[in-house]
Amino acid sequence: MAPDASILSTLNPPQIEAVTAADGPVLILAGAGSGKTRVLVHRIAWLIQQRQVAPHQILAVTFTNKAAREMKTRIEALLPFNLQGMWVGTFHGLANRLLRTHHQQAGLPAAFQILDSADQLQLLKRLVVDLGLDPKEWAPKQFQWMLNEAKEQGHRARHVDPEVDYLQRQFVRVYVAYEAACERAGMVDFAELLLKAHELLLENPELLAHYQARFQHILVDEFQDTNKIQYAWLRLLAAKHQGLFAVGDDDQSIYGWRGAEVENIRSFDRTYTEAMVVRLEQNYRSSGHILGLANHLIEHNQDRLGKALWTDTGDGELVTLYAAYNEVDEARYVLEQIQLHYARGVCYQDMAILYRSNAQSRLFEEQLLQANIHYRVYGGLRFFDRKEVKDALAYLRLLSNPNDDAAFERVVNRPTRGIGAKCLNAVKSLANETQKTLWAAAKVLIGGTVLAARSRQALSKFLHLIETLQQEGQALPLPACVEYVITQSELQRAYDKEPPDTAASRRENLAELVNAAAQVDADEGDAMNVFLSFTALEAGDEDDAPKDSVQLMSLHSAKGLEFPLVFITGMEEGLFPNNRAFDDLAKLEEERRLCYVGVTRAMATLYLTYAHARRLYGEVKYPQPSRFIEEMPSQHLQQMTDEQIRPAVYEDDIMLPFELGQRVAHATFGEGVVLAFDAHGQQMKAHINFSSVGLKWLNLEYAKLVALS
DNA sequence: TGTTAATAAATTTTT
DNA sequence: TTTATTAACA
Repeated sequence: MAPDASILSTLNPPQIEAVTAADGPVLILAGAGSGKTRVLVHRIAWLIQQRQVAPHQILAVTFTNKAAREMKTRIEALLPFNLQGMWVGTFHGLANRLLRTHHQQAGLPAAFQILDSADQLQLLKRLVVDLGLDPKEWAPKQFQWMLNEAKEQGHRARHVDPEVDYLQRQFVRVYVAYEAACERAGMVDFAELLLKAHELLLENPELLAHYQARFQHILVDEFQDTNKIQYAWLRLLAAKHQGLFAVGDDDQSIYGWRGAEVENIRSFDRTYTEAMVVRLEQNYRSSGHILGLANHLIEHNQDRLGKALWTDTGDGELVTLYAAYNEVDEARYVLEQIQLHYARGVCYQDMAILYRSNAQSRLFEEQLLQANIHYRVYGGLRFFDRKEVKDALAYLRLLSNPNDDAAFERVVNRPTRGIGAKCLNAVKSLANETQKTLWAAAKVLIGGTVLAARSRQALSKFLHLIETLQQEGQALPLPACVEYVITQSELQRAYDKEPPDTAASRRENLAELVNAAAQVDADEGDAMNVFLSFTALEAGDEDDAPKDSVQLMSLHSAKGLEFPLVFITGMEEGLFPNNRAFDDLAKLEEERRLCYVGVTRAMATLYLTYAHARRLYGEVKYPQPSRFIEEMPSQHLQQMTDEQIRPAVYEDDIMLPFELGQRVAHATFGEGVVLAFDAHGQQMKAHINFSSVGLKWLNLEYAKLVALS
């Protein structure tokens, strides 16, 4: 057997074309379930084995740590080589690596800390107040959003035009103050990692030349999700060899709202005119009906590169559509079907309930709980985001870098040690006045007389504690140091006031943190900094007892996963597509892609459900079925009309005076069509589209409507 | 300084 | 309706 046979023998013709493509720019349009990871992994194996490319000449980039890990393991399984020098990681992980290695050229301290979104928001809150802005009027959230968007676009504060409007002017002030604070404290947020890594290469030609020469092959996963700066970084690195191998699917671009530019993938063959484009359209996941439905749905998008999935495994089952009375009935129905399929031999873990917004999970959870069925809700708190874990990490960050303001503020009075708001405000305002970090300002204050003696004492004790821990911790191996810091900080004292079970769980999580520290590879540089980066960049998934449990998650989190049985719930106008997408075609198309992603998660069985009435924010809404349902061809669908007796709609059961879609006449507005109902207590309103005046909400108590045939 | 009452906000989240 | 955040209070 030829050596390449093992690498290529399991692939279909387009996959082989992709894997064996020439060195130049390549774009692989990989439809859902078409084996894109397989192509990436085999491409790398083929490069190494057939083209004699050295592992260290390869760079492979993903978005999630999970994807990076999976790629690494699969390559290792395929090749008996030592893959040491190969760079496989997330955009953020690789940027972090570059910045740690070349921190001097990047203008960063060796122990720079990574700010997560919560730290970032906290800092912005402080800065907004410091700048004399009322956080009520100038929401720090808003600035956070603007800040990250600007950075994703590659814009520094100096690139933002303050003259656009008043908000923009304030934003520039905040941005400038934020950048200064981060620089003083040696803190870098997620977007900053990418932006700085890009600038590092741009501003250091010899460094750039080095990496450009080194990385002959750059492979990118989920290319449709790259933002401007990520793509710029890739193009820059690939400028010499042009060995860009991008894999993605424009139809699965669902993160436009986070800065992802679908345009990157859409215009790839215009950016690189010599690029080779390969389409992977054979699907190995779903049955024919599911794929047919998905294909027709996505056809309704104007803006796409175009692709049609097919399978040779047959039609399979029809997709079931269920119209529920209300959201309770919807959950009840889903549970019923789950039990039915379980009885037929489908494991719970092979079933997924998908929804547009996380709040929808509650009803399903209640049903499953009642039925005593295990379930797992995705998208909860990351392990490293837990309060107690973040507290402990803040201490560690302070040891590594006392100037880390975010960490300082978090733990200066946790557990309480008599450093109240007044004392802390004094530190903050001095820091603000003198443009120093909180640590430096605190140092000054304990030597002066501004503070009351008691506060000065308390603050001084805290600074001493950190310094002592710093010195003594240095002598210890990392896990022992973490443990030492946890005990010496007396953090548990703060938790012991909480209910006993939470206190106990916090204790366990802190023990788990020590465990996590023990896993760190100490040989790559400073163990503490490696660990701290890790906790910022990795989710720290808790793979708790893998019980057989039903999977609950948002449609977004479902991307990349597959399940034999899938429920897509809440298929209603306003919910899915979300009402905020109504007036924007681009957003609406992204919603449709999200639906496409959901549909293509299903392997054998797919249910779509919607409710005629839904309680949302305490109000009962009467939404229309999602337009996406109408866009699905009926030959793939079966309507499920459950004739059993069902629970009453709601206690305050409301009779609808008209059918939806009923033509009605109004004395002044003329003729129109009833589109929706909305009830506020006893008052019922109807949304009517009049041919003369357009859309109107009318209160049925007063409006005299006459039904027309 | 910790608890309570009022008030506002409520897509989606790979890092 | 639920949830989080903030202001007022004992």
